[in-house]
Amino acid sequence: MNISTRQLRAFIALSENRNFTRAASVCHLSQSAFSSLIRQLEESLKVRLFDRNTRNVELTAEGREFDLSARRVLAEFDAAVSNMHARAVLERGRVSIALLPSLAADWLPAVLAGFHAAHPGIDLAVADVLSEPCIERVRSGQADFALAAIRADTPELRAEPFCSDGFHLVCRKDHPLAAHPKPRPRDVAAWPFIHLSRTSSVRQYIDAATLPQAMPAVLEVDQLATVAGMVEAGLGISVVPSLALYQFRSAKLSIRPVKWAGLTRRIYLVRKRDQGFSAAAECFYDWAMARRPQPIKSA
Amino acid sequence: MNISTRQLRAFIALSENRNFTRAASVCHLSQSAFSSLIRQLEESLKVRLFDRNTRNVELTAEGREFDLSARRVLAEFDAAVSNMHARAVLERGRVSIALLPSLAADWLPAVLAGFHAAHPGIDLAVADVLSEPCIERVRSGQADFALAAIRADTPELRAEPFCSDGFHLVCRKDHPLAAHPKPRPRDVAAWPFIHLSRTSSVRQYIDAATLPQAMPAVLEVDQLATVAGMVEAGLGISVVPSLALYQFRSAKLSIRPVKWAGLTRRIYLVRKRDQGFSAAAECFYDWAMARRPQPIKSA
DNA sequence: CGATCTTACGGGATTCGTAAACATA
DNA sequence: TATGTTTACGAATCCCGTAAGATCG
Repeated sequence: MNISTRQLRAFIALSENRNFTRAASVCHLSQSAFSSLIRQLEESLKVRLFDRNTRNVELTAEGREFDLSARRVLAEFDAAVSNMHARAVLERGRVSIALLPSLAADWLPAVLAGFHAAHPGIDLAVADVLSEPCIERVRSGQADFALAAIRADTPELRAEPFCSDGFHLVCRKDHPLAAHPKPRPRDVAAWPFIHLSRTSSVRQYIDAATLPQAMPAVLEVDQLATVAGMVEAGLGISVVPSLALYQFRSAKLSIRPVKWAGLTRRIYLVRKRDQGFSAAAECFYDWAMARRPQPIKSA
Repeated sequence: MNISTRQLRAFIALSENRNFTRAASVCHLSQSAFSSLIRQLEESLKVRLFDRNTRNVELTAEGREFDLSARRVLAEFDAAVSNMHARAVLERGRVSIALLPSLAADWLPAVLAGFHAAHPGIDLAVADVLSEPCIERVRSGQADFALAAIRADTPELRAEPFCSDGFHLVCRKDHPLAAHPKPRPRDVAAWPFIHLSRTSSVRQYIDAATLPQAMPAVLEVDQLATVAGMVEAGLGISVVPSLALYQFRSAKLSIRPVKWAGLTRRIYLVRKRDQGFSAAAECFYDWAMARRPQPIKSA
């Protein structure tokens, strides 16, 4: 007792045509093959579906009942299949990524806009959170992959270098440091500093690079946009990732790269180790890799 | 691209077991046959449904999406199939019959009660109407078959003898006719007569059998039960079909058979000529034939 | 090295199409 | 007799199971 979808299609074709020969040609089958398809369906169901003589073919009561079910089943079935096909050809799908707020605010928008224009049917979900929650979202399956500052290589996760990010010193143009030819950590340490939260990767890089100096913290905030506002208001200076400079564009600010030892933030793409991407995720992965800020040699 | 229900079942088995070997045994297949079933499904859908390595099998994002659809489709499919099976084994179904009011009131109830007890899952629909509408219900497909007093043999319909029905004279016990040894039409014609409507088969038989006598009509009503009430009230007498005598049981009434020439009503079972019965209708047909009032020789 | 999925391949079942047989208006 | 369904049968295809191969932990 194995009923196939072709038998259902044959049944519906016959139900609509009420004629074996025509229905057979609709199904691209010889009339005899078609006939045995119907016969086998009736044997499987143990029910006569059509009253037929050489001149007339009509549904039985059971046939009419089955007609409703068969159409419903086939409609759902076809919907499911074409849904899959749509995903295969990227007409539909969903990509969920988690990435650092700095990337989300500066690099991502243009990349995402282009991707969405190229694949309007693909839904996109973005989580702009710090590295730890980024990784957690990948681990829990909420995100297809993450761009984070943690090289999360575990039995479960796999990381690959995505890009590296320098840092810039930002201060007001009327600040004494703006005129300094080449500020060193100790020069910067002389002034009030606007810090990010200790849990941010940026903060950790800066703390590490300026040791044994410690920047005098006037303020500790969570968002780079807030840092920008504070610096512009003259509350202090800061050192921020180059990828986030877009948020510091302002005529009042002086922005210069700093090349202190070790002060290069590496950003990794983190994904499940043994779980392939969906077609949509694969597509966005390729798109993002092709547009990453600046390639670095693979580790 | 031909996806079978077995592939859907295989998919769900693998989705639940996350292990080819176990899922294969659940499906009573060798592991290799099972593997190719899954591979072909993935090829048909052009989508990878499982992330698998030698140690682990997991659904992909597309796989999880398809899982929902596959379960829904299979559930509907199985429901449709078992619905048909239930009808085949008479656990379910529907029979619709049309029959004369006299049969519906007297003969049918016990027959129907027994049938319903034997096949509680089969729904029953009864139309107790005169012969013409009976036939019309069969023609229009509202009734599976009819028991009527018309031998409706047309290109569309087929009639077979079902039973024959005598007539009884009914009057009050204190009526002069009650003492008459053998009432003839002319004896009866001397008294007020309660008639049925001219469109009823009973009336037509009586009019034909009493020619050239005409019964003096005091009343013309539609229902035999009304005739019973009128006769019992002493408004007149009547001649009614023997099959409907149940409605005339009363200590006040005298009931005697009359054997006038031609006064035998033949009742036919009428069905579509080229349309088989549903399983349920076939079953009730057999049941009814086995319990018909009195068999007559087949024409 | 062991457990597990994939690939290769021969045999058997299924299904197809042609053509003849059959049924009905 | 003409039209249309069923049956018969050889051929192509599909599908299964055994067994060897590949892969990952």
